[in-house]
Amino acid sequence: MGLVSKIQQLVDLSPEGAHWLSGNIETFSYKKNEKFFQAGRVCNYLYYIQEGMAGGYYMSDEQEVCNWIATEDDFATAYYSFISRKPSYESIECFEACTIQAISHTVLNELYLRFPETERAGRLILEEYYSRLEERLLSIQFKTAKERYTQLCDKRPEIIRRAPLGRIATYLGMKQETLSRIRAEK
Amino acid sequence: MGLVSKIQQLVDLSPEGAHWLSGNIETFSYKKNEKFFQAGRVCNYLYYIQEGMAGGYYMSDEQEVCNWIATEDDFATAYYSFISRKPSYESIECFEACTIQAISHTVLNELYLRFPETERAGRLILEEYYSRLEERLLSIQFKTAKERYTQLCDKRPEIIRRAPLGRIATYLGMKQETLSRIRAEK
DNA sequence: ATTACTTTTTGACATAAATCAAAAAAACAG
DNA sequence: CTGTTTTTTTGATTTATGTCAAAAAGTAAT
Repeated sequence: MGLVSKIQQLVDLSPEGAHWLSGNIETFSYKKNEKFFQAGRVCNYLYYIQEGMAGGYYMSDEQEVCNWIATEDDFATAYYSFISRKPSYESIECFEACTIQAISHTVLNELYLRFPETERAGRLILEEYYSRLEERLLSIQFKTAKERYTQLCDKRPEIIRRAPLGRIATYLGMKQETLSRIRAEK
Repeated sequence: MGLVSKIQQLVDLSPEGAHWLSGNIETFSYKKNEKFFQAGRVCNYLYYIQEGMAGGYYMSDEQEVCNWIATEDDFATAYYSFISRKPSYESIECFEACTIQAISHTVLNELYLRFPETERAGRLILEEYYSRLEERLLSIQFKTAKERYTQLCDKRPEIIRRAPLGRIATYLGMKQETLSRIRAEK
């Protein structure tokens, strides 16, 4: 699986377009715990995880809060910064060694110009992020900590298996101690 | 102030474009407590409040939760449904008698075709919604109920003055009783 | 294998806000 | 204006989760 196929899932992309895009993809490798994007900058790449797991986090009251976790075949970008061209408040860190494919903002715009049928991609990705953010808000507002953990176990067990518990806790909107207690009950 | 000026604040709109748009705006009047959009449908209009106050709300665990409040010169749309073309989970209700201007999804798309320089409008509005949603999540997650109320008083005093307290409470992510107690302290 | 450091778990206690119930005030209808 | 309904406030109690502290387990470095 790769970034080209991922984009093909979103929009029609001709063989010619796929070929053009392939030639413009950059590939990076990162070690566990490496941060490949730092808050405060504008995010210039649409990152995609080919191998590994990564998470986005921001600082709040001097603690790191994980706000998304991505694994193979997911986008892994400070997306709002990417599209708005504003400095990002979030950083991205690898929870495991990662192989990342990326296309730059410039390349993506050129893709849109050369192959206009792809222009919806940006909007569709933003919709996905919006939808996820909304779900997160509802979850944190109306579900108990235990319900949130259970839901994550059901929907994304690979996160429970592979991500650090401290990250999972803040991702779920709870403290580490609370997560520990919930896990002790199962 | 009107919908045309509002859009002009977002994107360049030529006099010709402004004129074309003006001719395609629909105007509606609603009474206090009237719901001009119901959850379950796809939202086909970009609504704009010329006069009055309205809020969007959704049902959660059999209670109505207000998730945005708009007043004069604000958009007042189930926006995610508007752009994604998916049925909306939220309804829109007038807290006061309202005068609403609206353009349909079809008209907006035609605007983009006729005046391509306006095409960013949809994305910019979505970014604004995204940004607000994110702020809301951070606020509910990390601020106390009192802090949230105080911030609303500072930033949008017209809401405190004009919206029903029950709506303000759920908008701020707290129960009515809690809001009452906070207010009693000031 | 040992030591140092980090992460997770556990125990005790505190607290912000919810829940339940009802009183008081405000709004609405005739 | 009166009676009814709705909204807001108030009082008492409960609860989910945070906070503080330390023990236990896991990881990394040598």
